[in-house]
Parts: sequence; structure tokens; C-alpha cells
Amino acid sequence: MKNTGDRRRTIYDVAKAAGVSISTASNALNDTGRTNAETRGRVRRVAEEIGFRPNALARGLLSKRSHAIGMLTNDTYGRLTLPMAAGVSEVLVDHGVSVFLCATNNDPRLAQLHLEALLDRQVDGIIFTATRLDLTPPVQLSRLPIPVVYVFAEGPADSVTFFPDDEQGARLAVDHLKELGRSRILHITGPRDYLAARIRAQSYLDACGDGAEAMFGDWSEEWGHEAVQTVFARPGAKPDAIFCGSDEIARGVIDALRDLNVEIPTDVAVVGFDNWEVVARQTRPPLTTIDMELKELGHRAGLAILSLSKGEPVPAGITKLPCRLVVRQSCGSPLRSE
Amino acid sequence: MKNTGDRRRTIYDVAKAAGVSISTASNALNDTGRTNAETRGRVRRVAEEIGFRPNALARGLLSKRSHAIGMLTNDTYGRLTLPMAAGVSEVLVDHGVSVFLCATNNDPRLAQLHLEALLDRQVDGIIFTATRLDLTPPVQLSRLPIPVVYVFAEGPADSVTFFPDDEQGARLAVDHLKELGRSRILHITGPRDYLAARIRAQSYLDACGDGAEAMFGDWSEEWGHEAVQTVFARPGAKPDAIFCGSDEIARGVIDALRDLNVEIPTDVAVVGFDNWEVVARQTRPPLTTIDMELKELGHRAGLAILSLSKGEPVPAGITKLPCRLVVRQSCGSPLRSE
DNA sequence: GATTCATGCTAAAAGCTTTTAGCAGAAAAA
DNA sequence: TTTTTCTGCTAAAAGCTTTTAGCATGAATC
Repeated sequence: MKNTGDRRRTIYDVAKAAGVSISTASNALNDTGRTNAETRGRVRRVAEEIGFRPNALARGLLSKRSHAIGMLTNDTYGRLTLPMAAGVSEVLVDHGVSVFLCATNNDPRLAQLHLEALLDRQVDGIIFTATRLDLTPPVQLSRLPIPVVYVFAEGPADSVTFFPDDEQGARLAVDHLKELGRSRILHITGPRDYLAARIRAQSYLDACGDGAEAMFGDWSEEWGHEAVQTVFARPGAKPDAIFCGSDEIARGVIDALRDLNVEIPTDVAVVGFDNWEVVARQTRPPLTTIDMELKELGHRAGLAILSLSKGEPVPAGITKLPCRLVVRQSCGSPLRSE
Repeated sequence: MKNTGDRRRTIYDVAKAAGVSISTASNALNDTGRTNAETRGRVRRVAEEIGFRPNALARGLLSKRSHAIGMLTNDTYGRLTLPMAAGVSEVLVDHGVSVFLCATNNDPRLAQLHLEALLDRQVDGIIFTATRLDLTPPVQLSRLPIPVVYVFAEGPADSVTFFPDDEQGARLAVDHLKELGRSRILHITGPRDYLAARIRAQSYLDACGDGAEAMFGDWSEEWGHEAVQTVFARPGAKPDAIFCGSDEIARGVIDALRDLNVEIPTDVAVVGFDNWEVVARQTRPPLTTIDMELKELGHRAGLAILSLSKGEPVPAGITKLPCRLVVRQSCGSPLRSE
């Protein structure tokens, strides 16, 4: 009596098989209206038996809620996006919400196309996420009839936005180094036009005070390498710790230090940022770094859009999620290695 | 006269504004039935004016085609998945097809949940993609009422499957090295239980014949490092080229060679596999490697599922997409650097 | 002048679900 | 006994689109 035919079973089939009307079937399945317990049980048994599953399209058409959301991203090779998207999808699947992935490639035409498709599909909300290069959406998102949540990107003034807490993350790194007795801490980071780079640098400067120095460059290993060479070539006191704006930079830093026969962590301790495992685990020694909790970010964004789509209030403004210090061996700390 | 109200405009609004029936409006918009050119023009103008866009749910409900597909993946941190997914999404958006991203985390329960959600949503097809660890889907996909395309994963005998052509890719690498006059080529690659590793290794052995040696380990930098140390510590002739099973391994290899004061590419040429830019561009010298054309793979998979969902025939079996040699500096070739 | 044909339009049905309004019958209250 | 209340069920509508069948009208054919 399983679903052998080609046609998908509908609630009509359930109703007929259970000998009730479709209204009763629907009521029994959804616990709405008034139904006799015995009938309810029978309907449910039958539904199970013939493998009935309600058609989400019909359901969405009526309820005006599709139980789907869109994720608009401009980050294709994204080591940022995918973990986050996975977090979103993971938390929402349990609420019966599915996620459309829309890669815009930074192309406004594509973004517009995707956006329209999402609206046509009656999605309940949109999560917009960007790499940090350009923080503004490539398409008008502010006057939409559905809620929008921004991640890694800033929306209009009163929008709901999530960021990792770069300031706290940087402080975490600096404090860790200080606790280990380091005093001459240098900061090597990415381009100054990245908001995240500026925030981390400022937090570092605030924490370290006089003598602190933040070197801006780009997000590459090469830059880390180059910066170290510059610093160690010039006269004056050398740093006893380097806080890097990314794990890639840290990797370049570590390589350069080794080339200079500087011992890590004995002579110089190094902290990265990203906890990009494939890099952080492979440096020698393995890198102590800051994890931005991307998956958690995804969870939070997913829950936020879920609440918004139900009309529940969500505090507007920027929510900064705490970063986490991951201790490995590049700072010579208590060896609770991972 | 723009869409100022809160309600989405329906075809009723178009019909009323154009002074025709909804059938005529529909016919005019879709070029079906018989409509006077003048009327057709008017209806379209009106539709444009009030910002009418057909409700995809209603459309799908009727046509039984949702113009959406699902992508089921078990690869969360995927440097493989995301570029591929972006390729799929990119090629399909122009056909009005959207993509559900379902991250299963290798959890069968989650996979089942996602699968059911996809079926409830009447998706027109499913693309299943796996990392190479376990090539079998965590969930029963074979007796589905909709087409399934497999990428990086093997489906049942007569299914439509796409892989990068690992054999040809490996040959590309070996041939390149041979053309540059290298004769003692070593192969260092990942675990033997990865199909891709075995295929590449076999292709390498076939191409190099006697004296060829494939060393299996894992996909890490560390293993590359270790393998090189082993080889250079033991007596006998040393290789003049190393073909690595991944860029990460190649990175470890290059580091180890430098530690041993072996000149790259003068003494030993190195080729990687993946063209994972963040690694391949950062090695010193930059890595010559094999690109698996992940985006193209996504395009092909997307087009295949599109055809299948329309009922058009698609050749069953495994399609292997050619890899591409990316020449950088680690082989000392003609310096058409990238 | 009577029949056929082509044209331009429309009413209604179908697709599947949930919800609203309401109908019988039985039990409780007057 | 008559009226009210409760219970369990159902018909029908609504949600939005596309498609089918068919109705007038005017032109062409016999």
C-alpha cells in the first residue's frame, strides 16, 4: 500500500483512504479544528502508510510563507561564506526552512536577477553577506517587503546586522600575549580600506599604548614575509610578539622569522586571525589564532531571519559576536594543544 | 501607479488595469493562445507598469515544475563544493532555476531531513556532491521520482555522474615534467582509500613506467614534508621532479626541499594538484599545478540536471571533464607566469 | 442567403492545501 | 418537552497561475 504509483500522494488520497473529508484530514494532521482522537489517529496512520507529505508549494501559496529564505553572497571562493552558510542551513532545516544559495559574483545584473527570483519565490527573508571588500550590497535591498539580515556587511541604519567582534578578538590576542609576558607587540595586517583591519588595528593600539605599531598591507602571506623583513632589517628594538591580521599573514610571518633564525615562540610569539584550519594547523609551530565562530554567526543570522519572518521583534543594529582564542603552539603557552 | 501597496500584484491586477480577463492577460504575457497584437502590447505595458511578477509558487503548483533544484553536499568547509555550487547557480539563474543549498555534515539524519524538504518543495532535480572521503550518499537517492546528478561521487550504475578527469590531469602533469627534460619523477599523494588518489597514482605509474614510485600518505602539508625527508635521507638516486597529489602536499614538499637546500626548480621541479590559488600562488616559487575546473564542472552538472528535468535525454554514465595545466614557476618552464 | 472558418476574447477548471462557516446529532440545561 | 451547548464532521472558499473548452463576431466560401 506504499506509494507505488507515479503520482505523489495528496491529502485527497489520505482523506479517501481514511474515509473522511479533506478538511478533517487536514485538521487531524495539523491538530487544528475539532477532531475525535480516534479519527485523528486513523488519519495519521493512513497518511504515514501511503507516504503522504504535504506539497510545500500549495502550502506556501495559501499561507504566504514559503518557509524558504535566500542567501545572497558575493563571495565565491569563500572560506568565509560556506561555513556561515552551512551554519544557516543547519539551524534552519530543523525549523523546516530551506536556503537558496545565490552567488552574485559581484555582478549587479546577477544580483538583481537572483533577487527577483527570490521575491518571485516568496522567500520569507534574505540574508545578505559580503566579503569585506565592498560592504554595500550590489543591489537595492532596503525597501523590500521582506526582512533582510546582513552579515559581514552593513545595511541601512536600523537594519539587523551581524559581525564578528573584531575589537574583542584583537583584544583577546593582545591580552593573551601580554599574559605570557610579551611587551613589545607588533601588528601586521591587511589593507587599511578593510573595515575589519581598521577595527582590529585600533583595538590593538588601544590595548598596547605607546610604542605600538600597526603595519597595513594586504591579506597575503607575502606581505607578512615582507613586513617581518622590513622590521628586522631596521635598527632599534625588535618585537617579542607579532599579532597578525590573518592566518595567511601569520604564515608569511612565521616563514620569514624562520629564515632569520628567530625562534618561535621563544624569541617571538605569533598570533593569527581566522582560525583557518588548513593554514593554522600547518604552520610550524601550529598557530595560536582567533576564531570568528563563523558557524555560530550563521546560526544567529538564521535564527534572526526566522524570527523576523514570523513578525517577531529582533533588536535592530549591529550585533557583534565574540571571537574565541584558539591556543596552539606559536605562543609557547601552556601546552593544552588542540 | 507603481506597486505602492503592501500586497504583491497579481495577474488579477494586471487584467483589471488592462481591461481584459485574466486568461487574456496570461495569454498575452506568455504568448500563448490567440491575442491581438494591440491587446498584447497593452497588457504587457500595464504589467510592467504596476510591477507584476508571477508568483512562482502558484506557477509551480500548476505546472508541477518548481524551477528549483537541490544541492546536497557533505562538504562544509568545501573548497571543492563552493566553487562548484557557484558554477551551478551561475549557469542556472539564467534559466530561471534557483538552487537550494543543503549541507548534510555527513549526518544521515540531516541528509534525510533535507531530502524530504526538497521533495516537498517539488524540486525538479538534485545534485549530489561529496568530498572524496565517502563516495556513497548518506541517504537513498536511487528510487527518487526526480532526476539526480552526481558530482565527485558515484551513483548507481546508469546514473549521470561528473568527475574531473584525474587520469588526464595526472598525465598532464607528468607530460609537462617530461617535456622539461625531467626523468626521475616521484609521486607523493594522499590516502590510498581515496579513489582520486588511486587514479592519479595509476595514471602517473602508467606514464612513467619503471622506477616510478607513488607514496601514499594523507592530504596534508606535513605529509609532503615528511615524504621528502624520507626520500632524501635514503641512499640512491634522487628525483629531479615531484608530482604532488594536492597543492597542500606540494607546499610541504617545497618547504622540505628548501630546508634541504635543494634548488627549485633547478634541482627538482614540483607540480601540484588543485590550483587552490591561496596555496599555489603563495609558495615560493609559485606552484605549477593542475586545475580541476570546478566551476565548469558546476556548469555541466547544472545543465545536465536542467535537461533531465525537462525530460530531455542525457547520456548516462561517468563524464570526466578535462583538467587544465596552470604553469607558474615551480617547474622552471617558459615563464608565461600567471 | 446559408455554411464554414478564423479571430479575439472569456469562464471555468485544475493544481493542493488550509481555513472559515456551518450543519447535524447528541448531551446538557431550562 | 423545548432550548441551549458541545462535538465531530464537511462543503466551500481562498491563494495565484495556466490551460481547456467554448462563445460571439465578422469574414470568407459555397
